[in-house]
Amino acid sequence: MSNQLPEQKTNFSKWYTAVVNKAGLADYGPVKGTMVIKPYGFQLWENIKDAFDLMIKSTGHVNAYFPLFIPKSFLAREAEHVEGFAKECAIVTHTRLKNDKEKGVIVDPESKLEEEIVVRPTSETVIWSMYKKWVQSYRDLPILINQWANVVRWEMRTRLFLRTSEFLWQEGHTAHETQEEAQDETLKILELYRQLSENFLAVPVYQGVKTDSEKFAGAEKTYCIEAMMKDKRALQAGTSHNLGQNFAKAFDVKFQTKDNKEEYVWATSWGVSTRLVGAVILTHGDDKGLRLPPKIAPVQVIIIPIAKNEDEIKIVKNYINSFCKSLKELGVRIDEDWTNNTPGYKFNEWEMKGVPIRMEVGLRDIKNEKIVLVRRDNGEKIFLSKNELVNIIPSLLEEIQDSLFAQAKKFRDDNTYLVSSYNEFQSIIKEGGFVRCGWDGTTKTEIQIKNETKATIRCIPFDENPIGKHCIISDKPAKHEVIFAKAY
RNA sequence: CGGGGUAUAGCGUAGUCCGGUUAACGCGCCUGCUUUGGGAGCAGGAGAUCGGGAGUUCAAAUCUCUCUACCCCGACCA
Repeated sequence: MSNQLPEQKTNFSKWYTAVVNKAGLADYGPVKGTMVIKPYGFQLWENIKDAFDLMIKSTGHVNAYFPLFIPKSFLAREAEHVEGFAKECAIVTHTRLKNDKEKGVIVDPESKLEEEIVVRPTSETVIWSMYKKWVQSYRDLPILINQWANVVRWEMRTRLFLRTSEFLWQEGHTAHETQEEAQDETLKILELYRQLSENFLAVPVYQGVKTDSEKFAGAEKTYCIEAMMKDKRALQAGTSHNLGQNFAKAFDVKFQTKDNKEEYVWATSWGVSTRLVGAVILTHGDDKGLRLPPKIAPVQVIIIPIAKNEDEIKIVKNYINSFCKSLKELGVRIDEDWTNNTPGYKFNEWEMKGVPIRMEVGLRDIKNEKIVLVRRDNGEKIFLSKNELVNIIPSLLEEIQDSLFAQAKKFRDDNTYLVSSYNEFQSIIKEGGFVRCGWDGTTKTEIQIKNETKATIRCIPFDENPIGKHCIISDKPAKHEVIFAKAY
């Protein structure tokens, strides 16, 4: 009983920390704010990564790798950009250690660098310094490069997967001939993010544009997908930026057009991070632990053998072997738990780990040529005969995938409110949830609402309908309909 | 960066006020036997320079000073 989780409803943040730990996803690293992603958590990330990698490759993108280290001066090239990251950079100032008789190992002051090096908080600057070399004519465009990498943003308050000082992500950096092309790319990627989130993570999202005060430093427009977590707070799950010509101008990247004119290149950048793992946990988890969508679950089916002695173990093993291989051939990720723990212990353990289907196999089932399955998404017990397995398991996995999405979507929709009075706005934000309402489009009201309620504009959704609406706080005619929420 | 707190075995704690045997307990871990359809039982065992340093004392986990690290709460953030 000592292994139980804190109750989700009353103690959400403790629940989160405990489930990450007990499910074996991650651990704290020795430097504050760093995270060790353990094998089970990393497999989950890899499955997400592989799914997205396939998507971008099938849309003509290629992977490359750019350096971790950036000359300090690069960041300063783009004024907004440097301002956005100035407060959270790790900086390399020296290159050597030496032994000191009194203090032990110290930084060798002799090794101080002429120009300090910044550990990348994002790679626009290094990448555009290279694009300058690579681009001369329109024939060199477009460049559709992505990289899978780690980045560092020094953070005060951190939480595993959601906010750590170092995290893993992909960052796409594209260069185009025209503004339209860059805009198309920005939106194309946003759509891929929606597909990744909804079809693989089973996390429903709103797509929209960030307001000026929430957009990426250095971007013309930032588009995003926003999801609702189980505590009714918003999580930004991915961003896609139209960078205009800002970085091309900062790094002087020009090309010759077909009619022999010189023009600056148009750019985009876009990223999703290991934060997506956090989104999965916070969207689907319950009081028993994780609930993983089958498409990204490291283990889709866990077999719990039930046997009292050596003889029974042999019989059960044979029985499992008689069907296990054919399931694996179908591509089902199936695993068996032969540890010496009791069945009850294993049930709880694998529920904690969020495995979509549990299979119980004991003498009782063997006698009847039956199998017992238990669904993690709703706890339903299913009895079926052995020869049905190959047909049922794949479709059951799909059903669980859909069910998790449907549950999450219902939860989000039930907690999204169309609101027209500020009083109502305040009470909903206090209770938690998304508020859709009119906004007059000024930064002033946006900030005022943030100060008074802690809610921020998550996005201006694509399906907004501002006509006839009034600003929730100034009562002026609404310029946009927006989604407000407290955010991670 | 401001306010508050904590530091004792892998984890969670007791002991500290009022100094005095071999530093205790739960979980976990190791060995063996018995178990196994919702977190098994018994027996044995390993594991701690009590955060670091200095001081007071016959004697320090306990008192004093100091350093360090971490946690919680307020301003920034994928």
